[in-house]
Amino acid sequence: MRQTPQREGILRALNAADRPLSVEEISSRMGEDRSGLPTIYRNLERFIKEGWAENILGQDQVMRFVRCNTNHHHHHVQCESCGRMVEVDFCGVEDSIRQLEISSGFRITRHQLSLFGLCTDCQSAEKRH
Amino acid sequence: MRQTPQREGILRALNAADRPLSVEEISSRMGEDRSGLPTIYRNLERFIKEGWAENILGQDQVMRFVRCNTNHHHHHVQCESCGRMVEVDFCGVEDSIRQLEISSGFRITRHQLSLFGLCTDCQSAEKRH
DNA sequence: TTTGTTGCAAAGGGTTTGCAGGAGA
DNA sequence: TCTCCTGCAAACCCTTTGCAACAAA
Repeated sequence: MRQTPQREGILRALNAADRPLSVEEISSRMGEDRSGLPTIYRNLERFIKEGWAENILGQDQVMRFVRCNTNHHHHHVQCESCGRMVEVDFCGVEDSIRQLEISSGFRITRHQLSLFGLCTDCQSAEKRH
Repeated sequence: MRQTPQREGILRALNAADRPLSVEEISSRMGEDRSGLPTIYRNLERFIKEGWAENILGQDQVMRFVRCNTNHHHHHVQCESCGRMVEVDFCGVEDSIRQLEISSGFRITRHQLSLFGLCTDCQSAEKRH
């Protein structure tokens, strides 16, 4: 894959972010290397294929993107107040999946867990009021 | 809420379905009571507010809708082959959430688990080939 | 020089809105 | 009759596509 200022800009934006970014947000954080939206979409598609990023479809139907830290199975917790998102390295679902396979008859091959709550900062901000 | 043929048609379509339906699909299953897409969107919004239906945003960015069977916390398993979706009445995530709250510092308030696999029918269909 | 990338504009496709006409109750 | 609801058309908005110009290597 060729190295271009646009690609560097996209990765820089994702690396600096602590939460999923929409394509618009990525564009506005690319500074000098800002590019058109189609370019960002096309490159993110490649990055996802390479395992460098993942996409998250929000309830507002907008696709957002995060840099991948690990390439093994993981989940995410997101703060509902500030939007910050953290990767969770362990998966506590596996045991209950066995149980579910027996009771439902389904053979489970894949799952996705999204966790939401309040990060430490927002919890203490909440207490102060 | 007023009773109209369109509303009955939408609920009938959802009741008869064993998988999430897009608005197009609902429309084509409403028979005599078929209505325009905006009407379906507007009514589904009401139904969701009333707790009669839930919406599921697929990876294809299309919103789909299912009739609610229970109004307490639950998850879904969907067959990746035939699309059939079943409600799962138990949640095995709660224990690992406690563990996660300690390790991450987040206070988890909400979570969403999506399970995918093969239903019994599709498993046996697979074996025959 | 070759071939992969970008930019621009336009198309696409699902969802939402505005408003006038219609039908529950 | 009085509202609420529906239909239609158009607007919206995010995302994708086509194609010519451009720039990595």
